[in-house]
Amino acid sequence: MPTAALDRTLVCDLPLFEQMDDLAIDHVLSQATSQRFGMDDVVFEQGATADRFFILLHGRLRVTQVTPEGQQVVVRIVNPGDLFGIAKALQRSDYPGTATAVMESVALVWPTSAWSGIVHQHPAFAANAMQVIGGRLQEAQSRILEISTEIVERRVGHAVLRLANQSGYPEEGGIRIDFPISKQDIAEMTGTTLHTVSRILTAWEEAGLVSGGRQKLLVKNPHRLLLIADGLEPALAK
Amino acid sequence: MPTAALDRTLVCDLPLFEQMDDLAIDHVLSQATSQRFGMDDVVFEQGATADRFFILLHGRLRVTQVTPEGQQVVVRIVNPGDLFGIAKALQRSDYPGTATAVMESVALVWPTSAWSGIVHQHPAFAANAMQVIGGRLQEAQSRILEISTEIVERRVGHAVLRLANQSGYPEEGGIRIDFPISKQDIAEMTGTTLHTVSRILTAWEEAGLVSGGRQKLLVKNPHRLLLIADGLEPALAK
DNA sequence: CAGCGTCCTTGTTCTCGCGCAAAGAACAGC
DNA sequence: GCTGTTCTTTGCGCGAGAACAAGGACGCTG
Repeated sequence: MPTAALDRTLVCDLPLFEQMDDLAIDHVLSQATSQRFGMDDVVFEQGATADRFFILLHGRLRVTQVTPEGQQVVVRIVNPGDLFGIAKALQRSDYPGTATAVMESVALVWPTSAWSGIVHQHPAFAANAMQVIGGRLQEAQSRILEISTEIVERRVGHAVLRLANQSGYPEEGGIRIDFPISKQDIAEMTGTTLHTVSRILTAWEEAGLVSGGRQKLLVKNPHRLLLIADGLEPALAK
Repeated sequence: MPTAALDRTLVCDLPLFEQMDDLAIDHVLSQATSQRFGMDDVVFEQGATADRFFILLHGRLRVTQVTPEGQQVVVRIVNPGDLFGIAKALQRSDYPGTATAVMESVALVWPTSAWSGIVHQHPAFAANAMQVIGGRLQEAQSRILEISTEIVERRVGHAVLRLANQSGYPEEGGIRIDFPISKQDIAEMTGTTLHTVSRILTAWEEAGLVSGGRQKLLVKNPHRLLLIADGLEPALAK
């Protein structure tokens, strides 16, 4: 159910549309529709033909991958303003992961077939998209560095801080991760198990660093958490 | 020592220059010089200002990152035809890693300042570069998947197979990794230790899957190695 | 408010692979 | 050929964290 017309003001502040004139933005937008996703709705599924790409306007998504053996990992969290589902730019015809809404969300949708045209007709967009993908590569590489060199507690620290930075909003007493996230999710982001994450967060909670609840997380002391994540302060767990 | 003039035939077959007309290629090339690097020469260093970017014409490079604690990991191997040192596309002003020649190498060199101009003036180049970076993101993400879900032996298997695919050439009896690579390097590619890699390769050697030597590696049975890497056949080590 | 499903905690056991140590090969230079 | 350096092999003990196991708490539904 496409909206009648998409307004340029929806997107013109996004880094993705920087340096583009109104006419160009309108042209790109004219090929899009918008779509709503409810909690737990699947936006696209791993292995399915990548026939659409998206920009998230509102809400949050979790992108996961499963191994042939059924092990799951969380690839990333999609925040408002993020481009996602761009299999075309990754040289693939299918989606490498599954995207699920973790809260009510709204996204702009393009057919994948529009990608090439947009990239070739709007060099500024291509340059911006490259920046975005580059930033993602950056992040993927620092995750590799973390997973291969750091002990679990520090990895969890980095993951929590990243969540706070990208998806947190300030609240009295700390930074609230403003969407439902389970310990299982955090485990899948850090390559460990639910059990270990639970133990670590319990230890942190006792030290007053964070405060949790069922699918809730409040970072109370990001500074000390950063020290732990960077190995400048000894681990607390067990 | 720049060569007098760079010939278009050096690069016109690279995927990076696909769909570009001769004039455009000449224009891009006119801003480049070429440079030779001897074994163990450092092309650029982690943290240094990213004032140049490169395309490797001949040879191999190893790109590494070190953590603040001095732990090292191998980010990737650069093969002929690869673009590297493009910090600009990753939204950085410094190099995130160190590139070292592992054999005699030759690269084309551009000043980083030329990047923006090239990307904006040649949409086809921008699109190709995006593909390249996308492919790299792809690879980074599958490494994350591997590191977080697979046991060491399988990770080493994947790493060796990737080397064979990207940097191997057929020889009687198997696929030769055609540059000097140490067990330490493999350990740093898979997030493990030199010792563990040595044990695993010894076990494989006894089973006739590979055949090694000082900084040498020959993959004799890629099929069975793939089965092990994919967990379809039980691990051999110890 | 009873009942059920999901998510979370906490204890115990077990194991992979890292840390440490030391000796053995291959190569480079003199 | 000798010697030093770098790369590699191999043995042993230990510890982080996974696997297994059993409850407990929260929130939704009827």
